[in-house]
Amino acid sequence: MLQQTRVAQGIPYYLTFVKSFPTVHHLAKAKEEQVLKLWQGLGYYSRARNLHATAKFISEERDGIFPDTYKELIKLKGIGDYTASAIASICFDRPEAVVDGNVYRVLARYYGVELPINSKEGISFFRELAHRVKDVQNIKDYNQGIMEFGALQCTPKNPDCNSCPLHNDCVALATDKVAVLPVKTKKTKIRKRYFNYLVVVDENNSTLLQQRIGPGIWQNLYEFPLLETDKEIELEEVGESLKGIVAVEAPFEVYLYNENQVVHKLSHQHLHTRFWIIHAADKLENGIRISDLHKYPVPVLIADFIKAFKI
DNA sequence: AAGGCGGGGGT
DNA sequence: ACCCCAGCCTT
Repeated sequence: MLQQTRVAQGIPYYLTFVKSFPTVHHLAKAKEEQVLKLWQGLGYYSRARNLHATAKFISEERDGIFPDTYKELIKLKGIGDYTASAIASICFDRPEAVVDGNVYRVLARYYGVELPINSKEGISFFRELAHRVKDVQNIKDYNQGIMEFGALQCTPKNPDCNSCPLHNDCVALATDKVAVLPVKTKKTKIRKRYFNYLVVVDENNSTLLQQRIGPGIWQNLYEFPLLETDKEIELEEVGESLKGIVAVEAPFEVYLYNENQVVHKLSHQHLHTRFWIIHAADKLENGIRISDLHKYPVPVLIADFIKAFKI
Protein backbone atom coordinates (compact mmCIF):
# COMPACT_ATOMS: atom_id res chain seq x y z
CA MET A 1 0.00 0.00 0.00
CA LEU A 2 2.85 2.37 0.75
CA GLN A 3 4.78 1.76 -2.47
CA GLN A 4 5.80 5.23 -3.76
CA THR A 5 3.47 6.74 -1.18
CA ARG A 6 4.13 8.64 2.03
CA VAL A 7 3.29 6.76 5.19
CA ALA A 8 1.08 9.60 6.42
CA GLN A 9 -0.95 9.48 3.21
CA GLY A 10 -1.44 5.72 3.43
CA ILE A 11 -2.43 5.37 7.08
CA PRO A 12 -6.13 6.21 6.77
CA TYR A 13 -6.43 3.83 3.83
CA TYR A 14 -4.67 1.11 5.81
CA LEU A 15 -7.05 1.53 8.74
CA THR A 16 -10.09 1.33 6.48
CA PHE A 17 -8.69 -1.75 4.75
CA VAL A 18 -7.99 -3.78 7.87
CA LYS A 19 -11.40 -2.89 9.22
CA SER A 20 -13.16 -3.91 5.99
CA PHE A 21 -10.97 -6.97 5.44
CA PRO A 22 -9.92 -8.38 8.82
CA THR A 23 -8.31 -11.42 7.20
CA VAL A 24 -6.80 -12.32 3.85
CA HIS A 25 -9.90 -14.42 3.22
CA HIS A 26 -12.19 -11.41 3.56
CA LEU A 27 -10.10 -9.53 1.02
CA ALA A 28 -10.02 -12.55 -1.28
CA LYS A 29 -13.80 -12.78 -1.31
CA ALA A 30 -14.38 -9.08 -1.95
CA LYS A 31 -15.38 -7.67 -5.33
CA GLU A 32 -12.60 -5.81 -7.10
CA GLU A 33 -14.95 -2.84 -7.28
CA GLN A 34 -15.10 -2.64 -3.50
CA VAL A 35 -11.32 -2.89 -3.24
CA LEU A 36 -10.88 -0.10 -5.77
CA LYS A 37 -13.47 2.01 -3.99
CA LEU A 38 -11.52 1.76 -0.74
CA TRP A 39 -8.35 2.56 -2.70
CA GLN A 40 -9.93 5.60 -4.37
CA GLY A 41 -7.68 8.64 -4.11
CA LEU A 42 -4.49 6.77 -3.24
CA GLY A 43 -3.32 6.40 -6.84
CA TYR A 44 -1.32 3.70 -8.60
CA TYR A 45 -4.39 1.52 -8.76
CA SER A 46 -2.50 -1.51 -10.06
CA ARG A 47 -1.39 -1.90 -6.45
CA ALA A 48 -4.99 -2.48 -5.41
CA ARG A 49 -5.61 -4.97 -8.20
CA ASN A 50 -2.37 -6.81 -7.39
CA LEU A 51 -3.11 -6.84 -3.67
CA HIS A 52 -6.52 -8.33 -4.39
CA ALA A 53 -5.12 -10.94 -6.79
CA THR A 54 -2.46 -11.96 -4.28
CA ALA A 55 -5.04 -12.21 -1.49
CA LYS A 56 -7.06 -14.56 -3.68
CA PHE A 57 -3.94 -16.63 -4.33
CA ILE A 58 -2.96 -16.82 -0.66
CA SER A 59 -6.50 -17.63 0.42
CA GLU A 60 -7.39 -20.12 -2.28
CA GLU A 61 -4.10 -21.77 -3.17
CA ARG A 62 -2.16 -21.57 0.09
CA ASP A 63 -4.92 -21.96 2.65
CA GLY A 64 -4.25 -18.48 3.95
CA ILE A 65 -0.61 -19.15 4.76
CA PHE A 66 1.74 -16.39 3.66
CA PRO A 67 5.19 -17.31 2.31
CA ASP A 68 7.98 -16.41 4.74
CA THR A 69 11.04 -16.24 2.48
CA TYR A 70 12.25 -13.61 0.02
CA LYS A 71 12.41 -16.20 -2.73
CA GLU A 72 8.76 -17.14 -2.41
CA LEU A 73 7.48 -13.67 -1.60
CA ILE A 74 8.92 -12.07 -4.70
CA LYS A 75 6.89 -14.41 -6.89
CA LEU A 76 3.67 -12.77 -5.70
CA LYS A 77 1.92 -10.12 -7.81
CA GLY A 78 2.78 -6.61 -6.71
CA ILE A 79 5.67 -7.73 -4.53
CA GLY A 80 9.08 -6.71 -5.82
CA ASP A 81 12.53 -6.55 -4.28
CA TYR A 82 11.71 -3.96 -1.65
CA THR A 83 8.43 -5.46 -0.43
CA ALA A 84 9.73 -9.03 -0.42
CA SER A 85 12.71 -7.91 1.68
CA ALA A 86 10.50 -5.87 4.00
CA ILE A 87 8.04 -8.70 4.67
CA ALA A 88 10.74 -11.36 5.02
CA SER A 89 12.77 -9.28 7.48
CA ILE A 90 10.12 -7.43 9.47
CA CYS A 91 7.52 -10.21 9.64
CA PHE A 92 9.74 -13.29 9.65
CA ASP A 93 13.11 -12.09 10.91
CA ARG A 94 14.93 -13.13 7.75
CA PRO A 95 18.29 -11.41 7.10
CA GLU A 96 17.16 -9.35 4.08
CA ALA A 97 18.05 -5.68 3.60
CA VAL A 98 15.39 -3.29 2.31
CA VAL A 99 16.27 -0.69 -0.29
CA ASP A 100 13.60 1.97 -0.68
CA GLY A 101 13.91 5.63 -1.65
CA ASN A 102 15.10 6.54 1.83
CA VAL A 103 17.79 3.87 1.90
CA TYR A 104 19.12 4.95 -1.49
CA ARG A 105 19.55 8.46 -0.13
CA VAL A 106 21.18 7.48 3.16
CA LEU A 107 23.62 5.04 1.55
CA ALA A 108 24.45 7.32 -1.38
CA ARG A 109 25.33 10.17 0.97
CA TYR A 110 27.01 8.28 3.78
CA TYR A 111 29.21 6.26 1.43
CA GLY A 112 29.47 8.93 -1.25
CA VAL A 113 28.08 6.73 -4.04
CA GLU A 114 27.55 8.63 -7.28
CA LEU A 115 26.04 5.85 -9.37
CA PRO A 116 22.53 6.79 -10.51
CA ILE A 117 19.97 5.06 -8.31
CA ASN A 118 17.73 4.38 -11.30
CA SER A 119 20.34 2.74 -13.51
CA LYS A 120 20.77 -1.00 -13.72
CA GLU A 121 24.27 -0.76 -12.35
CA GLY A 122 23.23 1.56 -9.54
CA ILE A 123 20.34 -0.62 -8.45
CA SER A 124 22.48 -3.73 -8.14
CA PHE A 125 25.32 -1.80 -6.46
CA PHE A 126 23.06 -0.31 -3.80
CA ARG A 127 21.38 -3.63 -3.24
CA GLU A 128 24.72 -5.31 -2.57
CA LEU A 129 25.93 -2.41 -0.43
CA ALA A 130 22.76 -2.58 1.64
CA HIS A 131 23.27 -6.28 2.24
CA ARG A 132 26.93 -5.79 3.15
CA VAL A 133 26.30 -3.17 5.83
CA LYS A 134 23.04 -4.46 7.32
CA ASP A 135 22.75 -5.50 10.96
CA VAL A 136 21.33 -9.00 11.12
CA GLN A 137 21.24 -9.04 14.93
CA ASN A 138 18.05 -7.00 14.80
CA ILE A 139 17.10 -6.90 11.16
CA LYS A 140 13.58 -5.53 11.61
CA ASP A 141 14.63 -2.53 13.65
CA TYR A 142 17.64 -1.98 11.40
CA ASN A 143 15.53 -1.92 8.25
CA GLN A 144 12.81 0.27 9.70
CA GLY A 145 15.44 2.42 11.35
CA ILE A 146 17.38 3.23 8.21
CA MET A 147 14.18 4.05 6.34
CA GLU A 148 12.96 6.28 9.15
CA PHE A 149 16.39 7.89 9.38
CA GLY A 150 16.12 8.81 5.72
CA ALA A 151 12.63 10.18 6.17
CA LEU A 152 13.33 12.27 9.28
CA GLN A 153 17.03 13.14 9.37
CA CYS A 154 18.64 12.53 5.98
CA THR A 155 15.88 14.36 4.11
CA PRO A 156 15.91 15.02 0.36
CA LYS A 157 16.09 18.82 0.76
CA ASN A 158 17.99 20.82 3.35
CA PRO A 159 18.97 18.05 5.76
CA ASP A 160 20.22 19.36 9.10
CA CYS A 161 23.67 17.79 8.90
CA ASN A 162 24.88 19.67 11.98
CA SER A 163 22.54 17.67 14.16
CA CYS A 164 23.17 14.38 12.38
CA PRO A 165 24.66 11.58 14.48
CA LEU A 166 26.57 10.36 11.42
CA HIS A 167 28.09 13.68 10.39
CA ASN A 168 31.63 12.67 11.37
CA ASP A 169 31.75 9.85 8.82
CA CYS A 170 29.42 11.03 6.08
CA VAL A 171 31.33 11.16 2.79
CA ALA A 172 28.82 13.46 1.12
CA LEU A 173 29.09 15.97 3.93
CA ALA A 174 32.89 15.87 3.89
CA THR A 175 33.01 16.38 0.11
CA ASP A 176 30.14 18.90 -0.03
CA LYS A 177 27.93 16.62 -2.10
CA VAL A 178 24.93 16.29 0.17
CA ALA A 179 22.82 18.38 -2.18
CA VAL A 180 23.68 16.38 -5.31
CA LEU A 181 23.30 12.89 -3.85
CA PRO A 182 21.69 10.60 -4.63
CA VAL A 183 22.15 10.95 -8.40
CA LYS A 184 19.09 10.24 -10.51
CA THR A 185 19.13 10.26 -14.30
CA LYS A 186 16.53 11.75 -16.62
CA LYS A 187 13.19 13.13 -15.66
CA THR A 188 9.98 11.94 -17.21
CA LYS A 189 8.49 14.37 -19.66
CA ILE A 190 4.90 15.29 -19.34
CA ARG A 191 2.28 14.59 -21.98
CA LYS A 192 -0.68 16.94 -22.44
CA ARG A 193 -4.06 15.37 -23.03
CA TYR A 194 -7.45 16.93 -23.63
CA PHE A 195 -10.42 15.27 -21.96
CA ASN A 196 -14.04 16.17 -22.61
CA TYR A 197 -16.36 14.39 -20.24
CA LEU A 198 -19.94 14.03 -21.39
CA VAL A 199 -22.16 14.31 -18.35
CA VAL A 200 -25.58 13.27 -19.57
CA VAL A 201 -28.48 14.07 -17.29
CA ASP A 202 -31.97 12.80 -17.98
CA GLU A 203 -35.36 13.65 -16.52
CA ASN A 204 -34.81 11.15 -13.69
CA ASN A 205 -31.54 12.75 -12.65
CA SER A 206 -29.74 9.72 -13.97
CA THR A 207 -26.44 9.83 -15.84
CA LEU A 208 -24.05 7.56 -17.73
CA LEU A 209 -20.89 6.08 -16.28
CA GLN A 210 -18.43 3.67 -17.85
CA GLN A 211 -15.48 1.62 -16.70
CA ARG A 212 -12.01 2.35 -18.08
CA ILE A 213 -10.26 -0.62 -19.58
CA GLY A 214 -6.53 -1.06 -19.95
CA PRO A 215 -3.92 -0.32 -20.87
CA GLY A 216 -3.37 3.19 -19.50
CA ILE A 217 -4.36 5.25 -16.53
CA TRP A 218 -7.12 4.41 -14.07
CA GLN A 219 -7.71 0.82 -15.20
CA ASN A 220 -11.09 -0.52 -14.02
CA LEU A 221 -12.13 2.77 -12.44
CA TYR A 222 -15.26 4.55 -13.62
CA GLU A 223 -15.71 7.82 -15.45
CA PHE A 224 -18.26 9.65 -17.56
CA PRO A 225 -18.29 8.93 -21.29
CA LEU A 226 -15.10 10.50 -22.61
CA LEU A 227 -14.32 12.39 -25.78
CA GLU A 228 -10.54 12.75 -25.96
CA THR A 229 -9.19 15.19 -28.51
CA ASP A 230 -5.74 16.43 -29.50
CA LYS A 231 -6.60 20.01 -28.57
CA GLU A 232 -9.32 22.10 -26.98
CA ILE A 233 -12.67 21.85 -28.70
CA GLU A 234 -15.77 24.01 -28.71
CA LEU A 235 -19.45 23.45 -28.22
CA GLU A 236 -20.23 22.67 -31.86
CA GLU A 237 -17.69 19.87 -32.07
CA VAL A 238 -18.98 18.35 -28.86
CA GLY A 239 -22.51 18.40 -30.27
CA GLU A 240 -21.32 16.69 -33.44
CA SER A 241 -19.29 13.96 -31.76
CA LEU A 242 -21.87 13.35 -29.09
CA LYS A 243 -24.07 10.81 -30.78
CA GLY A 244 -21.20 8.51 -31.60
CA ILE A 245 -20.43 8.17 -27.93
CA VAL A 246 -23.66 8.31 -25.99
CA ALA A 247 -27.08 7.18 -27.14
CA VAL A 248 -29.06 10.36 -26.69
CA GLU A 249 -31.94 11.26 -28.95
CA ALA A 250 -32.47 14.83 -30.03
CA PRO A 251 -33.54 17.20 -28.70
CA PHE A 252 -30.92 17.76 -26.06
CA GLU A 253 -29.19 20.74 -24.58
CA VAL A 254 -25.42 20.96 -24.18
CA TYR A 255 -23.47 23.45 -22.16
CA LEU A 256 -19.98 23.80 -20.75
CA TYR A 257 -19.83 23.24 -17.01
CA ASN A 258 -16.37 24.66 -16.28
CA GLU A 259 -15.38 27.73 -18.26
CA ASN A 260 -11.78 27.24 -17.19
CA GLN A 261 -10.22 23.92 -17.98
CA VAL A 262 -9.44 21.74 -15.02
CA VAL A 263 -5.81 20.72 -15.34
CA HIS A 264 -5.48 17.46 -13.46
CA LYS A 265 -1.82 16.63 -12.97
CA LEU A 266 -0.52 13.11 -12.90
CA SER A 267 3.18 12.43 -12.57
CA HIS A 268 3.54 11.96 -16.32
CA GLN A 269 0.43 13.52 -17.89
CA HIS A 270 -1.47 16.79 -17.60
CA LEU A 271 -5.14 16.25 -18.29
CA HIS A 272 -6.81 19.40 -19.61
CA THR A 273 -10.37 18.63 -18.80
CA ARG A 274 -13.77 20.06 -19.56
CA PHE A 275 -17.08 18.75 -18.35
CA TRP A 276 -20.00 19.14 -20.73
CA ILE A 277 -23.49 18.85 -19.33
CA ILE A 278 -26.00 17.29 -21.67
CA HIS A 279 -29.65 17.51 -20.68
CA ALA A 280 -31.51 14.72 -22.42
CA ALA A 281 -35.23 14.93 -22.95
CA ASP A 282 -35.74 11.18 -22.95
CA LYS A 283 -34.96 8.59 -20.32
CA LEU A 284 -31.54 6.93 -20.35
CA GLU A 285 -31.38 3.18 -20.93
CA ASN A 286 -28.52 2.32 -18.59
CA GLY A 287 -28.71 5.40 -16.42
CA ILE A 288 -27.18 5.58 -12.97
CA ARG A 289 -28.77 7.82 -10.43
CA ILE A 290 -26.62 10.83 -9.69
CA SER A 291 -27.27 10.17 -6.02
CA ASP A 292 -25.63 6.75 -6.51
CA LEU A 293 -22.45 8.02 -8.14
CA HIS A 294 -20.61 7.94 -4.84
CA LYS A 295 -20.76 4.15 -4.80
CA TYR A 296 -18.40 3.74 -7.76
CA PRO A 297 -14.60 3.87 -7.68
CA VAL A 298 -13.57 6.93 -9.67
CA PRO A 299 -10.37 8.94 -10.18
CA VAL A 300 -9.94 12.06 -8.05
CA LEU A 301 -10.62 14.18 -11.14
CA ILE A 302 -14.11 12.68 -11.39
CA ALA A 303 -14.71 12.59 -7.64
CA ASP A 304 -13.99 16.32 -7.41
CA PHE A 305 -16.49 17.03 -10.18
CA ILE A 306 -19.20 14.87 -8.60
CA LYS A 307 -18.69 16.62 -5.30
CA ALA A 308 -19.08 20.07 -6.83
CA PHE A 309 -21.79 19.24 -9.37
CA LYS A 310 -25.27 20.45 -8.60
CA ILE A 311 -27.65 20.03 -11.47
C1' DA B 1 16.91 -0.32 -20.33
C1' DA B 2 13.18 2.70 -20.43
C1' DG B 3 8.80 4.24 -19.60
C1' DG B 4 4.05 3.96 -17.59
C1' DC B 5 1.55 4.34 -13.60
C1' DG B 6 -1.55 8.93 -9.04
C1' DG B 7 -2.00 11.87 -5.91
C1' DG B 8 -0.37 14.81 -2.28
C1' DG B 9 2.97 17.53 0.21
C1' DG B 10 7.28 20.14 0.61
C1' DT B 11 10.41 23.67 -1.19
C1' DA C 1 7.55 24.81 -11.15
C1' DC C 2 10.00 20.81 -9.57
C1' DC C 3 11.01 17.00 -6.48
C1' DC C 4 9.90 13.05 -3.81
C1' DC C 5 7.29 9.44 -1.56
C1' DA C 6 8.44 2.35 2.93
C1' DG C 7 8.16 0.56 -6.15
C1' DC C 8 6.39 -2.60 -9.55
C1' DC C 9 5.28 -4.01 -14.04
C1' DT C 10 5.42 -4.17 -19.01
C1' DT C 11 7.61 -3.40 -23.24
